[in-house]
Formats: sequence, structure tokens, C-alpha cells
Amino acid sequence: MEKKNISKATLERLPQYLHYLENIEDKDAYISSRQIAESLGFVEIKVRKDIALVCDKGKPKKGFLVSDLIKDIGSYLGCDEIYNAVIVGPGKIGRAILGYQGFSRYGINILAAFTHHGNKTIDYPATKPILDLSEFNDFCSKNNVKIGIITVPVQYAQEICDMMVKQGIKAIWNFARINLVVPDDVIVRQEDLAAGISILVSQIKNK
Amino acid sequence: MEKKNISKATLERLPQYLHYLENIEDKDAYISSRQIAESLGFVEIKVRKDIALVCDKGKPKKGFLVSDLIKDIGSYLGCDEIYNAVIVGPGKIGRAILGYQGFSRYGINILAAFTHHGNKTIDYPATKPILDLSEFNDFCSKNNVKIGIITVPVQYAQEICDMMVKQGIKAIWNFARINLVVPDDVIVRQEDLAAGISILVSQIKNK
DNA sequence: ATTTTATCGATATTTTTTTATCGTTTTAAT
DNA sequence: ATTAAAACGATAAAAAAATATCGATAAAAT
Repeated sequence: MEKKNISKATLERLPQYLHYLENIEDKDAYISSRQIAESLGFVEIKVRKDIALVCDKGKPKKGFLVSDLIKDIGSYLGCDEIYNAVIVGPGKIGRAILGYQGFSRYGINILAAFTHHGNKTIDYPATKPILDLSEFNDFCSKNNVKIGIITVPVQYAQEICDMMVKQGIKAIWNFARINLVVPDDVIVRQEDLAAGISILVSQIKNK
Repeated sequence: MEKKNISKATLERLPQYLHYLENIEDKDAYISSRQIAESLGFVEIKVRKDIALVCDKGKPKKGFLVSDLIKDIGSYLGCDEIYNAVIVGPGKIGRAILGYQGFSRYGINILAAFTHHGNKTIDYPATKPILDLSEFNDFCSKNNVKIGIITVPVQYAQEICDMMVKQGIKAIWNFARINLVVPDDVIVRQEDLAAGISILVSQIKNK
């Protein structure tokens, strides 16, 4: 179906629907917006409107074929294509990401990690190559890298970001607590674990 | 100042302001909403309205004393109190969090991690104790634990969550991709790294 | 001392997002 | 065959969030 304008809020929920649907065994079963809503703790109408943006194969009285929904949501989220990615900064968070098997399902293939400026890496077995930053440019040119993941300390983040931009990387997933400056055509997704815990604490305090 | 109703959107931005302000050397300097907005890539009015919810010490022509802002935002976010926390599931993500020094700044003190059901832990040096799950209940009763962090595989998450709730934990930070079922008075913050990358990929695809 | 300027804080408007309503359609039951 | 029920999809209303406007005020400049 043709592309609609999808809000940020909906975009945050789509992966949740997808994940829920993937856990359903019988992919040829039908599922309704109401069932999804109940399982995930949303209101029915919200789920129906979200789904309507990416899938129009719903049937009255039955709902949606699970496989249709998985296909259409997945397609919108880009799961049906593969984007190569690299990590710079294999500290603990970098290693955790490098080792996480689940990302390939979402269209991302992490090729390697790079250590920045002589930083020694944590010494436990890695399944993917960990290279020196001096090899970064060469590696990127050769491997069609589309996504850069930054897990270096704050003070190096902008510098690494600039390197990535120079290599033509258009999407950056940033775990450093700094607002990166990038050209307009580069997307940055900021991941901030400290903010996460901070919000949780404030909810305890202010509830 | 008295408590206002703060929206989820504002709550997500407050930690960003706080982090930015903490990096300013001269805490006795004045800073305006406009300066913060420019540095962080927001529009001025948004920052002013956010700040107005937690701080009313602004001066015309000058703005806010950095130290006032840090104090008031931090106070709202709960940074001026300390909440004890434990992690269950010290895999890679659990270890990354256990080792991250930055959380103490945000009012959270991670006491220990627990391994679930005979899972062997990754073998690299830890700075905090890693205990067996059989010690969990006893540990929680003795240490006034307020926050539970779940980093176990999906299939164990609800079970661990139930244990935490039974121990009187009212706030849970969940890294497993499952919607936990909890009583009304328990807060769950869902952290989903796969969703993060998925959203980034969709932005590449649909831009 | 007066004027200008920057910024706040309050109020108002616009936009976006969420939620509600309702007619239509298809399946299933009577 | 008829009726009832469940769920969709479209339209409408309400709520929330973002943005704009503007007077007031304090600092700085003239």
C-alpha cells in the first residue's frame, strides 16, 4: 500500500506490534486490533489506527491475518532489506550490542566494531571482528556501510560522527550523551540510558 | 516550587537539559532558554515552557542561574535522593549497566546483580557482587531495594518481575521484549534497543 | 535619566495525537 | 434465509502538545 505520514508516536509502537505478532505460533490465524490492544495494554482504537497506516487487509468480524500484518509492518520498518552497520567504541555497551543476535531480524547487519584511539578493549570472546580505528575509512568504503553506531565516551563522539558522515553514512545510532551536529540528510537516533533511569526515578518520586 | 503536571514529552527532555547544564563549567553564570534551545536543537519556546514547569527563578534579560536550573530540574527528576536497585540477568546488557558509573548521578545506586537459574555469567571482572538468584529475596528484604532492572531473556522476564513485585519493588526497568503484567501501583519503564534500531532503519527507508 | 533590548511569564492559537462515534461489511449463529 | 455480532474503516470530537503573541520587567546601553 502507498506510504502515509506516520507519526513518531506510532513509529514507536510499530516494533511492539511486530514483536508481539512474531510470537504468535499460527501465522495463518486471524487477529483483531482489539486482541492486540488487550495483550499490549493499549486502547483498541489506537491500535486500529496505527495498523491502518501500514496495512489495509483487515476483514470485518475476523481482523487481520497475522502473516499479513507481520509482512506489512515489517516492510514499513525496513525489515525486508539489509543494511550494513559498524560500531565505534566497543566498551561494555558496544560489546552488548555487537553480541546481540536480535538485530539481524530488523534489517541490520553489524559487520564489525572499531576501537577508538588506542583504547584497549574488554577481553572476552567476540563473534565479530574488532578492528583499529585506523582501518575505519578503508573498511567503510569496501563494505557499503549504511549505519554507524557510536558508543565512545562523550568527548570523542562528535569526531567519530564526522568520520562516519565523511564516509557517506546517513544514519547514526548514538549512545553518547551529546547532541551530534550533522548535515540535514543524516538521521541521528539518540539512545540515552541515563535518561531512561532518570525518568523512572522521577516517576517514583512524583507519583 | 509546587508540583505541576508534567507531560511525558517534557519528561523525556528534562534529562537532556540537565545533562547539558552539568557540562557548563561556570555554574554561577546565567543561561537563557534560547541558548539552551540553540545548543540542543529545540525551539526556544519549547524549552521555556518545559523549564517553567520546574523552575520559576528566571530573570528578564538574563535568564536562569545555571545552578538554580540544575537544582530544580535535578530535584524534579529525583536526583537528590538515592534509590537502591538490583539487576537480574547479568548477560551483556546487564553487565554494561552494572558497570556504568553514570547512574549514581541520577539517584540510583545499583547494589548487585543476580544470575537467573544457573545461567553462567560472562567471565570478566565485575566491580559489584554477582549473586545467585536464590539469594534474591533475602537480599531485597535486607537492603531496601526500590528499583528492579530486568535483563533476562524474554521467557523468564515475567517470573522475575513477579519476584520483584513480591519483594515490594515499585519500579521496574525492563530490557526484555515483553509487556510485563504488574499491579497498578508498580511503574514499568520499557527499554527496547531493537525497537530503537528498527525505527532508525524505517527512517532510512521512508525518508 | 532615558531608551533600548533581551528574556521571562502569561495567554492564545495552531497543530498533532488520541479517543469516540457510527455506518458498513463479512462471518457465524439461529 | 434471516438475524446478530464482531470488527473494520471513515469521519468527528476531544485532549494534549507545540508554537505564537504580547505585555512586563530588569539589565545594559546611550
